[in-house]
Amino acid sequence: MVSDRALEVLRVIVEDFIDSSEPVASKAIASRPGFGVSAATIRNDMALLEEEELIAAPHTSAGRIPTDKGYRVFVDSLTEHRPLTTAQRSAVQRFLEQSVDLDDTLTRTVRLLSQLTNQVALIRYPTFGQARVRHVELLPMDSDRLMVILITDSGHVDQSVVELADSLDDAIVGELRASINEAVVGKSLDDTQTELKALPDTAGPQRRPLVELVVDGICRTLDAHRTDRLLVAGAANLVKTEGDFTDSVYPVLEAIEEQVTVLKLFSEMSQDGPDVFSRIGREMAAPLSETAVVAGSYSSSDDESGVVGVLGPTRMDYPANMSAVRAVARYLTRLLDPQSPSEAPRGS
Amino acid sequence: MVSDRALEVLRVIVEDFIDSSEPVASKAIASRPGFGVSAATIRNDMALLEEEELIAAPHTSAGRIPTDKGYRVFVDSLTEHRPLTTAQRSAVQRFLEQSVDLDDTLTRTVRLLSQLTNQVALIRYPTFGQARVRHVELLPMDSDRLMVILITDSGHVDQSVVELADSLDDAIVGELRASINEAVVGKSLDDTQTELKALPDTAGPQRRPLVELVVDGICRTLDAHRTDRLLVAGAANLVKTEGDFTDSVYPVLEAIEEQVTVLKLFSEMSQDGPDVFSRIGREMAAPLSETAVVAGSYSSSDDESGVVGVLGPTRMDYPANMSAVRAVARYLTRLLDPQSPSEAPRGS
DNA sequence: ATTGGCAGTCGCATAAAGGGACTGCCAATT
DNA sequence: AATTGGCAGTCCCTTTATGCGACTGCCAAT
Repeated sequence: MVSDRALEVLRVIVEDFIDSSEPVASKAIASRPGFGVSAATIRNDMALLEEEELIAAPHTSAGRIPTDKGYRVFVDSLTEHRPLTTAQRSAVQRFLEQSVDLDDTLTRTVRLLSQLTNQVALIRYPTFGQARVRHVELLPMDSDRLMVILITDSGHVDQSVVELADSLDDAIVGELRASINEAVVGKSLDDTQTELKALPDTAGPQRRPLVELVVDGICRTLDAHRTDRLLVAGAANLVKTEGDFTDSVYPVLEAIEEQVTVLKLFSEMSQDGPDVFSRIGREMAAPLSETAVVAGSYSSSDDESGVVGVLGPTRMDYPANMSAVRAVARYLTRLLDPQSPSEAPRGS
Repeated sequence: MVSDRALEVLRVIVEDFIDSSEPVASKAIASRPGFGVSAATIRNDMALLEEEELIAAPHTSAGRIPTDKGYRVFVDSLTEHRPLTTAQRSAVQRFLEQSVDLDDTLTRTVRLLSQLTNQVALIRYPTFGQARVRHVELLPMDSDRLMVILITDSGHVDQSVVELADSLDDAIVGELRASINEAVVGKSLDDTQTELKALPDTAGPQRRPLVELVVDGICRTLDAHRTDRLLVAGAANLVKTEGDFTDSVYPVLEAIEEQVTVLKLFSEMSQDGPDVFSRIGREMAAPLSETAVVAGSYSSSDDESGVVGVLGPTRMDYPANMSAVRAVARYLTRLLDPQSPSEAPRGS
């Protein structure tokens, strides 16, 4: 339906519009090297593209701008991966390698990505099903509340509070702590869940309700641990590109702060593909329908994966952002998951 | 120098400008009940106020708007504390009372304050000098890195990583863990610092470098614990009031994300007074010089105090925001510091 | 299929003009 | 000395008109 040259025209329109933010005229396209045709010919192609809803004209006598669909075709036709500059690479290294624990690494990463792309950067924490329990600490807060602290292999510390019916003394707590630790230390978080479920049965009959409460509390901690969290950096960048939003950026900022919309989006997107994936404009629901999101998965070990990405106006530099996201996701995977194939090549 | 009526005129100008964001005319003031004088008289007062640089005219034939100095006089002359509505009070209660630990409480609080005021809300974590150490955990990560986890009475968990020169085995770590815990459990964080400094001397000579490294690591953790952290909520609100910033909101958002500027400001401000304090416009340095900050101290126990406040355009509803900040700071203090006088009234 | 040419459309910048909203000042009043 | 009415003057903002410039769309020619 659309000729190769027409697609080439689309490409030029997208690229030009991205860096000028002004509608692109047929004349400007024709005068670019690589087109041996006149502006009139380009106009014919443009009429075609417009029929396919890949481009649109803001008003009768203006150049054309890409539609969301146009961006989509453009993005999907990208094949070559522009590698980062060496300066960027070394910045990534310097920035990330001195991090000490997971929180720190992710915080650094999200800042880095934001600086690299000049967009809002987002990271969803990895799920932790495979991490192992290092230690469980029980800490009485007052007579009827007990804090549960869970320390994992991966260097993560998590906590929640259990409300108890009865008050309890230190001896019982110590006993409980010992038996729980014995049961779960060294187990993966997934196994810990099942292991804990069995624990109340081994307790004496009058202890049972207490144990059940505490076990339930730990399970909640595990869930909280697993609960998706989102780190954000560079929210100010949204404001810088103000002109790209017909409404204000307010609802977008709000959605980012609310987290839930973005988390849902990330969950959906991570199904999209193994590498880097994107959503453009209307492909997303209400508050984000004027933005574009480029994201990629990273893994911290076998099947624990998080998502890292950027959000910006649909008029963003897709090739650059996709490269940055890809590079950062890979780097993060290598940093967090030493067993991954990319780090430990076997054979070949 | 300025008559009482002139001050009243200033008050009206500030109030009117706050809710209309338009320059206030002499006629509008004169027609308000409470002024038995004509517009011409008001104009005379306005000329006076202008001489004192409390108000200014955007252009020759326009009404007047308050200067930063004008806002300051207005704010300082506020005496009555507008209490929160009962609806607001119950919202505060409902919102905060179900929180489980410090992080949770502060996160809820900052969101609450943001919703209450429609401004950007900020909380600086309290300093923890008086909290007591509950437990110290040492966790080898790989051969030459050790994670230090510090659990305090106040329900806070903190961590940092020590890089070691030599590798070490589990037995040594266990030994170290035992001796450290023996030395510091139950001590306040301040005492812990001094206690730890003495620890290397008690160790055998060949252990000494190791102990010193670890102790140093714990001290760093303590410092990190003490390190000011900032929670932010409602950043989107800044964008909503866009019109109030001659430049864009970009530098302001950036400063908020950067944290350091705001933290410095909070440190300075907390010297200002015991109740609620404010900085308006040019009273602050570069990126914040078009904003106003209203803040108050809260304490989590005797001399551990944090800061909670809001940031917005200079054209903000000072009485309402000051009330909200005051109420939230008090509530927070009561919640975190049960020993504080407001909760346990003696005598009277 | 491609091209040059030309009429037609629309946005935008500029200018001119009118109206409206204030102030500043002055002379009169209390 | 403080207050007032009145009036001239200033400045902004909106409206209207005009012209220019940048494109497109289409048609007839190649």
